[in-house]
Amino acid sequence: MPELPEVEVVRRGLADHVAGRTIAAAEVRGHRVARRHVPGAQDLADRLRGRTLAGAHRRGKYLWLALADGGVVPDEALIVHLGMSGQMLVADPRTPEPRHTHARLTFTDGGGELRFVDQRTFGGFSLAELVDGVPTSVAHIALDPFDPDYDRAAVIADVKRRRSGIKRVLLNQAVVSGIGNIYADEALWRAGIHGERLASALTGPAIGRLLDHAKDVMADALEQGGTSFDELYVNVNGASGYFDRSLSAYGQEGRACPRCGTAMRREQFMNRSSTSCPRCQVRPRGV
DNA sequence: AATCGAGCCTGCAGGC
DNA sequence: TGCCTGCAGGCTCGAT
Repeated sequence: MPELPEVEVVRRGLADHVAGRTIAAAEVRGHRVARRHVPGAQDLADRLRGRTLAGAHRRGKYLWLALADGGVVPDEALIVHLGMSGQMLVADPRTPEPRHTHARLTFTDGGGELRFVDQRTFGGFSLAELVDGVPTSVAHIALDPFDPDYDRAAVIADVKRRRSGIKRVLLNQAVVSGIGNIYADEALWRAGIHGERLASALTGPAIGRLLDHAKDVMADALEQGGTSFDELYVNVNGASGYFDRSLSAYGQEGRACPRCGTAMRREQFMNRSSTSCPRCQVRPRGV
């Protein structure tokens, strides 16, 4: 699901509603949700109990809650990945639990509990040590374009050495993080580049413009609370964003290109759909 | 070393 | 009304 803007919406909700609170009890159900935590779900739950959530952080699509004991500087984090369908919901403990609730955290203040709901279970929880404020298991993820230390020139250089289609490179979270299928299609449309163009064959300035479009479209989406076509993509209160109304390419097969009026086409590419304008985004020859 | 594709899940829409 | 296929905001892993 959720790409950077949607994950950021969730992060802000967590910062507002759970930061500073202390976990009274944690319940982590089933193996899959904790599959990245080798000692298992029960061990993960046990390690969360009594800890204070010091803050909510994000890099790309990875979210983490820093864990502290009293006033000590946090040295560990609960990492949350939403996968394709994960939700973090703050809810009144008396309200009925949604289907596919895989984890629950209750707090010592007795207020709203935190629920992890995930229909497809591609998401999950794990624990990791914090080093310089970043969990060790997130360290291999590239900085996203909103990170103060994001190095645009370095990312351009990295993209340029990749001998693979530019869309695949945009989706590679080790090159630049946060971009998923929606915002890749939108950025490519804005830049007028077909996703199967070889990354290494693009000029540096063209790559720079494409990355800037990716950042801009994600910023636009964030202003509107993210993109949601259904109730799978919601903030911690269950509310949807409405950037879906502003999409130019993603999911727009058959509609007129907003720039030139040509009917948008859909192609299968890397096992997923890509929608683009046949006129503004010319498919490379020989691919 | 990189790059590619299949596989992991559940639910929904559309075609027959 | 089924039943079947295809598809969905992501990532990981094994084979080349």
